[in-house]
Order: sequence, then C-alpha cells, then structure tokens
Amino acid sequence: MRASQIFIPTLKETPAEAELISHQLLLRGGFIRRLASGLYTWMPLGLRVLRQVERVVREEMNRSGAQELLMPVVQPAELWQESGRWEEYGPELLRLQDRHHRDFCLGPTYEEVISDLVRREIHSYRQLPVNFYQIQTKFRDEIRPRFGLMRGREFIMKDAYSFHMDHASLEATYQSMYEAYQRTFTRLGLNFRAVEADNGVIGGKRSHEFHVLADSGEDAIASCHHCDYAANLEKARSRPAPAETETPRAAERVRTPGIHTVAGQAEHLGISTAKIVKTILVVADGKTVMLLLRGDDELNLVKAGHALDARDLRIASPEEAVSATGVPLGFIGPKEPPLPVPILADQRALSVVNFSTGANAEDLHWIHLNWDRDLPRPPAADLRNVRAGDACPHCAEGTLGIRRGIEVGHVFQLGERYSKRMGITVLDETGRDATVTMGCYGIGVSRVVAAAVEQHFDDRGILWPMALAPFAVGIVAINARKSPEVAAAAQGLHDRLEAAGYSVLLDDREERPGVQFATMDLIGLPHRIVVSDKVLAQDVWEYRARRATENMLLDETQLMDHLRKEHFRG
RNA sequence: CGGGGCGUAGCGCAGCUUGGUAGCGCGCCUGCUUUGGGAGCAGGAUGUCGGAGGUUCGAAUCCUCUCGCCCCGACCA
Repeated sequence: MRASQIFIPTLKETPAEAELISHQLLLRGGFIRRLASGLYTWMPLGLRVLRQVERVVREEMNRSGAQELLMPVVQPAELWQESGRWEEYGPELLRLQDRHHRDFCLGPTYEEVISDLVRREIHSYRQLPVNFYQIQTKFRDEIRPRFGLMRGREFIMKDAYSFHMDHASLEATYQSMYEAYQRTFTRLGLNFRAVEADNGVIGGKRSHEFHVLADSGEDAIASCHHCDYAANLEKARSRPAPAETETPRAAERVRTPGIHTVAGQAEHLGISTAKIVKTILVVADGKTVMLLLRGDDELNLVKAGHALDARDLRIASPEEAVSATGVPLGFIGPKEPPLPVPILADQRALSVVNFSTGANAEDLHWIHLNWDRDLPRPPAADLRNVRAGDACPHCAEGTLGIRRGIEVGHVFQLGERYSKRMGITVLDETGRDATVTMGCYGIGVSRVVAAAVEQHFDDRGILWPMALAPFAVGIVAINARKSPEVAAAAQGLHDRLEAAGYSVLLDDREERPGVQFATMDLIGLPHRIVVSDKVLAQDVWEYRARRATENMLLDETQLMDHLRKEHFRG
C-alpha cells in the first residue's frame, strides 16, 4: 500500500477532547474520528488495527471449538421481558420502537437472543455442549462515555455463549475459554493478568476478568508478588493479620469537640487511624445495618453485599444516619449502640486492642476499648478493600500489590439464570426434560485497540505490537520525486516485502523527510526502512525498529532475515 | 442525575469584563526556495462567532431559553 493511496489524516496538535493517551494518539494518528459522544468512526488505518484484533480473536475462538455466527443488532423487547431484564437493565438499554410501535432495543449483550435460538434449535443432550460466538457491535447507553474507545456507547465485542448438560461440561468449556483468552492476549502482545472477579447478583461459581495492566485503567486489581493470585479489588482477599498483643488499658470516655472524621479523631487523640474502629451505617434491602471497620480501612460494598446477602446495598445518607440514631455524625459507635440493628464487623476491626470509637453522644469518643471486655464481639466478615502490602491469601511468602487494569475480557459461568427464565431444556439420556447450564465469555475488541496503545507508546507516538500493527513495515522514500532511483528502489522493495507476506506502507508522499518520519513514528509501525540516495549508494537498506534508537544498515538478505526473526517473535 | 467548565475558520486558541461588525498559530491552496526529524519567503481562501429569542441605533460581547461537548461526583461519618 502506498501512503498516497490511503487516507491517514494525522494531527499535529492534540484535540482538546482527548484526555487519555490512547485517545489522543488514535485521533492524532488518524485511526478514529468522533461522531458524537461515545461514537467513533473507524478510519482506514484504525479499521486495519481493529481487523487485526478480530483476526486473532477469531482464530483462537475457532481453535477452541467455538462456532461463529452473527446475531441482529436490534432485538425484540419480548425476549427481554421474558428474561426480566427489560425492567432490570435500566437506562443503559437503548429502547426504540418500530413504525408499528413495537418495542425493541439495541443489543448491549446477547443472552436473550442466543437463549431463544438455542431453545428453538437444540433439543437433545446429544447436541451439547455447544459454544457460539459472534463479533458484533454492541450498544450501551453509558452514563458517561469517556476516554475515546475505552468507554464508548457503541463498541465492538466478541461474545460467546456455551450450553451444557452439567456443571462438569461447563467447567471444561470455561477452562478452554480461559486458555483461549490467555493465548489471544498473549498473541496480541499485551501485558495482562487474569483475575478472579465478583459474579455480581447473578451468582454462579466462577468468573475471571482479563485486565491489561496500565496506569490509566479504570479498575483496581490486587495481585501477589510471589504467587499467581490475582483478583479484582471487589473480590480480593488478604490473609488476616495476627491479633495485636498490646496490653489492654482502662477504657475511658474523652471529649472530642467537633471531631467527626477519622482523620480528625486520630489527630486530636494523638493515635493512629489503625487504632480507630469506625461505624458505617448501610441500608441493605431497606434495612439499616451497622458495619464496623478499622479506621484506616475502606468499606467494600460488594463484599458487604455478600456478607449481608443483600440485593441492594448503599451507605446511609448523613440525614438518614442522624435521624435513625439521634447521634451527630462521627460519634456513632458499637458500644451500647443507639439502634437495635444488626452489627457486622470486618475481621480486622476485631483484632484491634485499645481502640477508639464514637461514644454515641456529641463530642465524645471512647478510647482504649477492648472487645469482649467492654462490648460484645459482633459477627466477623470480610468487609474491607485489600491494600498494597497485605499478606497474600494463597501463599505464605507473598504480599499484595494494587495495580490499575483495563478490563478487556471476562469469562463467566452463568449457570441456569437464563436457561431457567427462558426455558431452555433438552431431553437427557432418560428422555426427560433437563434445564441446560450456560457460560458466557466476552472480549472488548475495540477496547483492546485502546488498551494496547495505553500500554505501548512513547513521546513520538504509538508502538503497535506486531499482531496489531496496521502495517508491519513502513518504507520511507526520501525525496522520491527528485530521485527516480529512490522511487524505483522503494517500490521494488515494497513489492518484494509484500510478496514475502508482509503488509507494507510505502510513504511516497511529496513531503519533507521530517514529516515522513514524524508520521511513521506517530502511527507506530513496528519496522521502518529508509530508502535514500545516500543508502542506495552503499547498496544497503537503512532499517530501524520503532522501539529502537539506532539505525541498522542491512543488505537485502540481512534485512529479510532480520524481519523474519523479529516478525515472528512478536 | 448533581456540580464545574467550554462552544469563535479543519485543529488549538485569543477577543467578551468596558457592545462599534472578528483575530493569532497550525493546517489548507498558489508560486519560488528548501529537502535526513512535523521548513522559509511571498500571496491567498475559509467563519450563519453552537442555535433561537430578547435588550440596543448597533450584539461574538449583555439577558433568557435551548442544543452539544469536556471534566468531577453520584460510597467512608
């Protein structure tokens, strides 16, 4: 391909709307253009990258035995009403009506459609298991689209749905998907971690998210330095710290005028926030509960939801807390609680000796309280977010670190949630109806493009991993308009490289070398070859890897050998 | 949904406080020069100043409404 034949509208300046580096570089490099909030056009160069991701995903899905199909973008409301999600899904589901005023939605996900298909078409256990996938545009009307491709409203996703007679079969496919994802993201050249994830309200046994590690990631993930334990922060656990051994002191009530924050309490009392037990009022399915955490810990609402077996859980508003307890904010505490409600304590709050907490009266806190002696020990649960440095729950030696991740994949055991609601049954060996069990597996194809850039860039532009690059090799013909020799040599090299199986972009534009180099660096092709009168005179090619800082002068054989080696190493 | 900010040439921005009929840089077009890291000189084109209404002799500028976009928040007593 010649650069004069492909539209690559690069930008010298960064558009104001772009916050993230991937967003900036994809706009500047002419890969994408914004149409409206959360909606992007894939420009010729960007589309090539997208197709590269699709290609790898498709190959690995096919290799794992999944079958590709393609389902409609517009889905009838009836299916969603049947699954209960027409009401549950909320405003993210973009609803529309046709000319007959029938309700439809734009598909944000396809459990309903695939379930409908399978219940119509699959009738016997002999036809299971099956795993269907598609690579399709999805639409979710996000509260706040942002970060370019990272959180758009319209996006491209590979989603797969598997159907099984029993859990063992589901487990086998789940494992095979897990491995396919490992292969996929490895081939795509991404630095990623598979992490244990929370299953949310759906329940189900297992769920893993695949995160590309990047500082700009929207998710926090905890991983062990020593073993392979990794989990989404929502789910991450840590090994409980050993109980404190301090000698108990005499409990005392002290005046703390106007002190209503943990930090203020610690400062006023001259103690560490780790010596404070804080009380957080939450509303679980409409009922108030007191949660206790160590002062320096953060409440994890997902864990609390599990511990309380609550479908809906939120922190009580300050007004609710004050009116329920009659105690000013910051002075609520578990000793002689102001409310006859359940109390649940994080296990770490229960290991503090000589702790301080609110005394349930304005301007008063307790100090040197001790469990059992001064107040009953409430039931323990894991309610806190893990922190960097916590002990790993899986191995003895490791400690946890917290990193940021971009979720690019998710594998999930759905169980019978949809098959029950939608009545997917097949005849089993005994001729009886059996409800199938399901798994689902997603990859954010368009998000992978952005995530790859977040991980691979420098101050001059993108550094595409080999598998994603829109072209493998870029040829810069210097002053080709003035030098027929350069033009001919560059074209010849281009043709031979293409014949050898490489995708090649030949920059034949009538531009100054500086502009050509800047463009090449910005769009991030892995290999660059410069053709000029200077190097032709030496009968060599001037080669430079995008990541390298030095040129190499290679004759054609050396060049071909080098490319072959680099290319297949990824 | 709440809070904040911004809409002026393709892009990045100034002008608005103190109303007088629109400017800078990049990009684009033409010519000449230049040619190994986003060139120089000369000339040129491009704006319903987001939209509607109002105030005024006169509105990019003041007022009202509206549309769009960006950022933050929507959990820590």
